[in-house]
Amino acid sequence: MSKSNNVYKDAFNRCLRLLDETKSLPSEPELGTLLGVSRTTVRSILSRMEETGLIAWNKRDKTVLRAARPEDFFPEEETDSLAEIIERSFMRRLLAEGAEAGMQINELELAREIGVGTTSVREFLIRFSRFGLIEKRRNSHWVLKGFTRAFALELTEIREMFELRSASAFVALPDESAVWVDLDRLEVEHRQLAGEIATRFNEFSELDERFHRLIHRASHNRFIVDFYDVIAMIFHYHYQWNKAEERQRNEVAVQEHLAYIAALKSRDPAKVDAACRKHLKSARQTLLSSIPEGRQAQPA
Amino acid sequence: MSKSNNVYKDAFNRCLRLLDETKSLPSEPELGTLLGVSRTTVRSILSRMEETGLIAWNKRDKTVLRAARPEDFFPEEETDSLAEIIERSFMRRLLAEGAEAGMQINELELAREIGVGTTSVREFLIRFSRFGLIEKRRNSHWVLKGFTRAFALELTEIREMFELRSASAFVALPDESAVWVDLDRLEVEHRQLAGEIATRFNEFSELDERFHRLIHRASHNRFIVDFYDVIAMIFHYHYQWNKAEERQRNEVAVQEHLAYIAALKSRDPAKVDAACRKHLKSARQTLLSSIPEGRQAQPA
DNA sequence: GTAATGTCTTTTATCGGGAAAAAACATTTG
DNA sequence: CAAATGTTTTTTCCCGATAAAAGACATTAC
Repeated sequence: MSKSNNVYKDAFNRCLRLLDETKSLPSEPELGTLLGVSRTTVRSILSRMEETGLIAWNKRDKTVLRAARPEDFFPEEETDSLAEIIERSFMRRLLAEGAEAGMQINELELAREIGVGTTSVREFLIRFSRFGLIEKRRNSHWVLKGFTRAFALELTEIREMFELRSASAFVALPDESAVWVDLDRLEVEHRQLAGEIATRFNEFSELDERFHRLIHRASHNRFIVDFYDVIAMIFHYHYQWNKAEERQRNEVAVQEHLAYIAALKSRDPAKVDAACRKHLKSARQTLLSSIPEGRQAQPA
Repeated sequence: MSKSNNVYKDAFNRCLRLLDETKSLPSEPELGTLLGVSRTTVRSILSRMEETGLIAWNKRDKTVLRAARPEDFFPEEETDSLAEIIERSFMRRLLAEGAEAGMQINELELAREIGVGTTSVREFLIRFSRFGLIEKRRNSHWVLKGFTRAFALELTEIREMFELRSASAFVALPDESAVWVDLDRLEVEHRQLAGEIATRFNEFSELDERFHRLIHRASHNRFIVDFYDVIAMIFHYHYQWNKAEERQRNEVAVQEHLAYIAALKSRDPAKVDAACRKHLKSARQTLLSSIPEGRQAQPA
């Protein structure tokens, strides 16, 4: 069992959803582009769809025979990549009680616990190390630095530097730039969400990320753009385990975003700076207030 | 052949140099700390030293019998870690002619060329990716983004933000802080180097790195401190293949450092800001001027 | 003749295994 | 009895192998 076929399964499921919309499927290369996989995988999908009677497949002709039924889909948990599985398990451990700073991380133990090979765990830890939460001792174990107050402060310090710079680069973009269209669309989505905040507050995270990534991209600096991965990861996992006050928090944030968007559209650097600072300040407060007091770095 | 014993060989060589200084070696744990290896490795070293007649070893007694001879040392090339070997080979390719942006990177080909397993190459590429020079296509190859003018500009932009911030944090440190002692020591070393710049100009790189790392550490921010790894890597390799004007370049930089150090010691934020900006500006110029014109990003 | 399909080759993702190195445990010695 | 040495266990590092997935080449169809 050397490699799971999650790419195939996930693409198969996504392809099933396409069946509802059309009477026949497009060409193999076209399907590949649509699903983001190679023709090899497309052909595996088509083979199975033919076998299970979903389509009739003869060369260029791929006629849809019936609609997809729930049992046609592969189970959701089989469509996750190994990297995602490891990341989730690891983050659960990290944010769970008892994950104190200074603690050792054991590759073999992690691998056994998750039920995967050591190579995958090693690769995950190397990738994860850029988030600044773990550190490698050469020829030896990894050390957990911990999700501490210090970490949150260091993270937000950089975030604020980068976002202020990106925001001022944003207003300097020419009128023809596509960002203004993107910004308008985001503004509409924000207004819609604001109107139904009582029921849809949990959709804010995704909108938040798209909004901030748009601004960061204006920096045209790969280090700034890449740094948002750190922020996104922290927010994603941290808030999964910290639902307190979520609704109210997001309600405030949506309004701050709208003010921020208005400032950007005004093209007035001073207004942008003020709106950006205000939002970042409350974002920092939210993050800091959610860090448990006991979760402090241990002396070495 | 699953793992080379370079840790042992390197520690053995370093331990040989200790023999000249003493009549007998310290305890095993002490030696371990000194050499930065485990007792297991220390005991392997002692065993070989006993076998080759370098020492008489009986429990706590480790008497030096003779001085180390050149043939006692393991060859230098056997003491490098696999990661170092891969990094060197990769950087040679990267900075060599013909490494255009957009080019694909093939793990298997790299592994075969260097003569190592694919796992090690993969791990190296993952670690290396944080430098922003390569990017992964999921389930597929890596793409070389290239050492372009854009890269240099993005890198220096961040560097300047981080260093200015670190420098202003530096002057705010209390008199009792150990950094002032470190700074004094670095100033002395700079003066010595300035006096003998004609012959020792190639020693500047190492001093440069220590100086800037000291400043960056004052930020007390792991992301800023870690970012210096990117800068150090670029400078290290780039200047290995770009010796033009090296002497004059370093002579200027030493003087700028001395002015910068004086500004830091004055504790005057305005002076520090000016000296820092001046040095960073010329550092940027140096880097930019050494990028070949033809080395531009290809349109996707 | 371009763009699809059919077939074959190469590369990536992942595992298990084994030597090197670290770490833990047991025993001895000053 | 604390700190060393002796012994055993565990973990890290790295390779080779293999299925999944991508990619390249050959052939066919419009």
